[in-house]
Amino acid sequence: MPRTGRRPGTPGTRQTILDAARRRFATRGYDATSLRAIATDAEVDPALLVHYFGTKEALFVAATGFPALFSDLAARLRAGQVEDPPEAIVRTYLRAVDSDRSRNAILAQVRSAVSNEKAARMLREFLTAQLLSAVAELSGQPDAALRASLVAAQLVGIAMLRHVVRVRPLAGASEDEVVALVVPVVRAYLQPAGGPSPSGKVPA
Amino acid sequence: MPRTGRRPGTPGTRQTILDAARRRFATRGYDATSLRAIATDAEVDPALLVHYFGTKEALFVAATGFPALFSDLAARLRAGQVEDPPEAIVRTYLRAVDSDRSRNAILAQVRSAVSNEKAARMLREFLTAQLLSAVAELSGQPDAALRASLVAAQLVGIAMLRHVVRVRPLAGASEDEVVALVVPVVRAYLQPAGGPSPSGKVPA
DNA sequence: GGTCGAACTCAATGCTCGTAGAGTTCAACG
DNA sequence: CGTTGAACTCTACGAGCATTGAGTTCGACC
Repeated sequence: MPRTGRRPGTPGTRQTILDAARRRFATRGYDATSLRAIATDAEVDPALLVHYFGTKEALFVAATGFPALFSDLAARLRAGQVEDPPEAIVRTYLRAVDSDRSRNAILAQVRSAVSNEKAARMLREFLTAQLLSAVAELSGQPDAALRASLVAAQLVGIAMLRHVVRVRPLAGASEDEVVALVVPVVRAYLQPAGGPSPSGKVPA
Repeated sequence: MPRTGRRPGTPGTRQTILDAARRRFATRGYDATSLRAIATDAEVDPALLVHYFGTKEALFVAATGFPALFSDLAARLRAGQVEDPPEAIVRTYLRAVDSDRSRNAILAQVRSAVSNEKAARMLREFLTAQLLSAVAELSGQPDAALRASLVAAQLVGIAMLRHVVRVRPLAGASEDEVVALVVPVVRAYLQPAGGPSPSGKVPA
């Protein structure tokens, strides 16, 4: 009966730890998540997490690094390769929040930003450097940056009410229902200067 | 040199404790705030908080109970006494978030909801019972409730990016700048059925 | 001016936490 | 088959936590 020392077989342990960490950080945030809880989920000794990652903070970064999804979108927006930016933004975001891995990473970031200054800085830097600047370029208006951050506010708010506070009926709405209502709003925010609704696509 | 026992003079201590608690809960959230930290701020022994409020949870409720502001607004909305609901909603909200006492109460609720299930329930119940139902009544549409929760998402998101993550330029924008951009969006969400923008007030 | 309860503090209990260090077991390569 | 290093666990440290209970000091009323 082996109790200590290296285990026989292939060691997928590192990945198991990352998955457990992402889940835990996603449901309770950085401060409220203990290494011990993650270790229990991964069926491993807490000291092993330290062995692999050094500190709790390093584990957080390793587990919740933002998925490539958004950087891709930002790059394509900048390159002008996106046909309908508002719809692409909303859909990419909602879809990310529906895939298991991305949802956990995003929720972990949002939850942690709220009670931990370092996590808040990570999220802020990601938002401003990666996303907002690309979105802002879409609008030629002088207040473009402010408009872009209001778009971000709408999306972050949706994540909050949908997955954290779980307010109905937003929590249970389908992707398409949300897209139908939110895309026109994003479109309005990002509309280039020069008059309302060039194609009459404002929400009824 | 008095070190223990009752202090001479008027005891404003209870209020001091509530203020300190509101500030602390607002900046770090429920879980990450310790009774000891609040006690230190209030220059008081931690046991005194227990003496007054019984438990940390009861202190949280006492310190962060939602300001009357919103219930008033909801009542007036229901009574049809508000001339321009979208503007009233946005302005009331932004103004609440700018007054010291309300901001701390709101931020404490939002921050805490994120890592504490009980706090999340408090916030959810407040939002749905007090606010969303009143807002939803404004729109005659079948998806009124979903539209109302998207309005709430926009506002909660603004609080998050403005005060928690502090994303620029939203964090530094004036009330009027934000109102100018957000009111039309709220108007679009709440517009009664029957065609886009009856008065051409969609954002440029 | 005595008493009584409210306002306070001290010290301690029993918990959980992040991290350190030393030790054990196995796989891979010579 | 021996060695080496990675993969793992045990035990323990020092700190911080919420809460308790017993004790001290004061204001207010008789």
